[in-house]
Amino acid sequence: MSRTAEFRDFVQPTLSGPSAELVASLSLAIHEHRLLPGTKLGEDELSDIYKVSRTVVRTALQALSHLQLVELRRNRGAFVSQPTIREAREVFEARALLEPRTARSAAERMTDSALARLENHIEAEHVAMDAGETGRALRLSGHFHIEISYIADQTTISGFIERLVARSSLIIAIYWKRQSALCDKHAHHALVDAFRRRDGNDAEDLMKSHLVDILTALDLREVTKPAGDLKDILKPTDV
Amino acid sequence: MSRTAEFRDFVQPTLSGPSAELVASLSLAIHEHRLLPGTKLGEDELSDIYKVSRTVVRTALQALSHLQLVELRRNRGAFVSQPTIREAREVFEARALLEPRTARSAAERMTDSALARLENHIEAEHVAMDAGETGRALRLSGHFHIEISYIADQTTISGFIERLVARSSLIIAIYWKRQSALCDKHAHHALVDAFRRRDGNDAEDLMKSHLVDILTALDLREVTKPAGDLKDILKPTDV
DNA sequence: ACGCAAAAAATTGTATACAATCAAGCTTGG
DNA sequence: CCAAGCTTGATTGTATACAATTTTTTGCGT
Repeated sequence: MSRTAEFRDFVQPTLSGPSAELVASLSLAIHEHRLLPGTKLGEDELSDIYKVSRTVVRTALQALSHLQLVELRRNRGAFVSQPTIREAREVFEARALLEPRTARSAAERMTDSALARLENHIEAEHVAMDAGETGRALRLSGHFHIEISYIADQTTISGFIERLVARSSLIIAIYWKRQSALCDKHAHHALVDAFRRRDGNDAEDLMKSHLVDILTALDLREVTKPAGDLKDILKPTDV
Repeated sequence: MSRTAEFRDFVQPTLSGPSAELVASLSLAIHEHRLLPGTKLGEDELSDIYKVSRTVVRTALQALSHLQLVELRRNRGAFVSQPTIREAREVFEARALLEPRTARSAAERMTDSALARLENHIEAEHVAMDAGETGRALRLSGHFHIEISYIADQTTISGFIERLVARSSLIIAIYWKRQSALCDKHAHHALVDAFRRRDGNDAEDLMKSHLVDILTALDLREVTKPAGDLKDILKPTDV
């Protein structure tokens, strides 16, 4: 199974055909932080790389823009989205609203096979991490949350969480503090433990604090913009 | 201001240009129940009606499919979405998760001007209702919820609520019980009252029960499908 | 050298032509 | 008469050509 195919698991695939492949491939690259926020996605460029016409490239870029992974600027082109600090906070507020309750639902509906899937998922995270594939590890880490929402069996909410996790990946790419440990692996383990015990209360609480932990690991302080003119700041006297 | 322009108020317009007009026009028609679930939206047809090329029609239809107002079937065409009973339940579960808390936020952040806007909005609902424009009234009624989310000032969540309200409109088109009174106008008034008092607790509770009321006014009973073969059911003996 | 303006190049937006696919009706054999 | 298969028409999917816009380059004047 190709890694692109591996990734093509949206709640409801809006597209099919060649453009869907493109969406999957670009999504994967963005989630793994190979494509960074702000990167321009030129139509001819993608057209050359993937050997498809601009028509399907445009279809794919529009799909990505609806997922908010890509921003389209009219007559300017497509760019990997750069969520602002405000948007970052909003994304995690939304996640705080949706995911804890979803985790509770998942715990209540947990089956043995679903539990096994989650455990395999965590194992895959570790493997990727140990192999130094941080991009892949990061993507799997986000996907863990999506898997949980699948178990809760609320397609609509899963769709929202998918979007939020996707944007979170962009947010992490921009605002992650380098000093903070790259994801506590305990958190996901603790969640799986709660799931194993079918303990909805615990799952809800754990998810809640897990999200807070992620948010805390972000540096969302407003940057004081270089006010005024650079000439005033970089005076000749400094030389 | 044209009614089309009036409607073009998404949280974040993904498109601009001619296709955005189309999206707005079709969305409006769907929200006002002039276009009903299941209706086929042929590309040439729309192309003729709006005097634009199929390219922009396709762009618009793709946008609508991402909003889940339209379903694209490969090589078959675009159809106004027909949410299943299950999807209907999910939509209202999601709304129950998001909107009460959002109403609370709105109450806490309420300003005089925002309050005035909501009051005008309700007034417009009444005018439309009295004029017998039930489609328009229905759309305004849904938009009331969106306006509240704007006041809560959480763009991301507003985007979700927009989607949920849009799908709710489809759900109402399919599953509304004819016998139930067309929307209790009290509910929105009561909410505005709570907002006027800046009473977050009341707003949250009122929204919660308002959503339950709407759900209750739907007929979501499973239809027992005509099991087996028609030949067994329509025997010659019946003739 | 620097700044502004005009021209050229590159890029995106739209229209259209052609290919692929599907639906319906017709033909043919049983 | 009915069913299966083919043929035809209509519709969607894709590629490409052209138009509009933006960005870069170039050149001139100060």
